[in-house]
Amino acid sequence: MVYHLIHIKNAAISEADMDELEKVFERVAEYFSLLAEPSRLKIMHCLCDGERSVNDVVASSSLTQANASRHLNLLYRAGVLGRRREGSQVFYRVVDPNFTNLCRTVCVSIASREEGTAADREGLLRLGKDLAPRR
Amino acid sequence: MVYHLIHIKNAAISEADMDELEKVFERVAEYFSLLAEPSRLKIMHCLCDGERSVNDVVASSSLTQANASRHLNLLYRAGVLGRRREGSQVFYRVVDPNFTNLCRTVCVSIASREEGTAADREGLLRLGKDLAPRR
DNA sequence: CGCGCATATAGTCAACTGCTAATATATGTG
DNA sequence: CACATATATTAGCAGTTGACTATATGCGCG
Repeated sequence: MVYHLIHIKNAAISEADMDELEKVFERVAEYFSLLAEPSRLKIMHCLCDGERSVNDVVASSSLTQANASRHLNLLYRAGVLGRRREGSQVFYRVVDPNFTNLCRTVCVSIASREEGTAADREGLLRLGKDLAPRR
Repeated sequence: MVYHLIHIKNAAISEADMDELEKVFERVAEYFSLLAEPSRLKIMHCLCDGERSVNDVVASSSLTQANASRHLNLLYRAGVLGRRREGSQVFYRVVDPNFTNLCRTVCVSIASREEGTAADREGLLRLGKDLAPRR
């Protein structure tokens, strides 16, 4: 009766515990929200094999500079990305490996589902598990 | 240069491939969106150890009946939940185990982070990995 | 300092999403 | 059929979020 997503020790759930749970779910939802935007997924796609400058990201994604900057900052403040300034450039990198893994897991599962339905271009989209994010 | 979240086979990326990637990211974002709402996480919390009627969900979450119904339907149409009618009641269950796992993984990781910072009520929130969703 | 490039921020608008209240549909019962 | 219970749907509102344009800041260089 109390064994769900999150296992609660005590048999009886107090008010405080419910609040605690409520908070956890809010934080979890926020975490998933970060992944719930195509633009940010594109950014992860660019960053997950190594450090990139903002311009690199802009170049290899279809994002505006302003847009890329905003999303990069968002992910940075959320603790997903790290940041390094070098001269006039700023380099971002993934620092939360869970994030990349989550991302990859779902991307791959969706991609393979897609692959089945769409005109099958034999294995265009594949698992990229050979490359763990560099740090 | 082409090894990212999703590994693309060909060295050169065609227009079509970019579109394909774009679509995948959109679908992935949608998938994560499902998890990016506290209300839906509550529902998963109720459902992940077995089948429940709408009323059960309403009773054990703090959701309105209308609200619960809406979210349940959403998750059903998204293929995450299954549905069974029995008399006047409708029972929902999780049919996408990945979903629960994803959910649990992040919930637990966030909860344990929380646990560290908040007034530590020694292990109130724990990993619930002992119970795989029933089906 | 003044200029150019790289990045960040602000303001505005449009689209989306969730919540609520009210109502509709469905099923079971007498 | 009338009525009660269970679930679904609808319309409207409010809050949030993302994209865009323009502008600001930071840094290197002459």
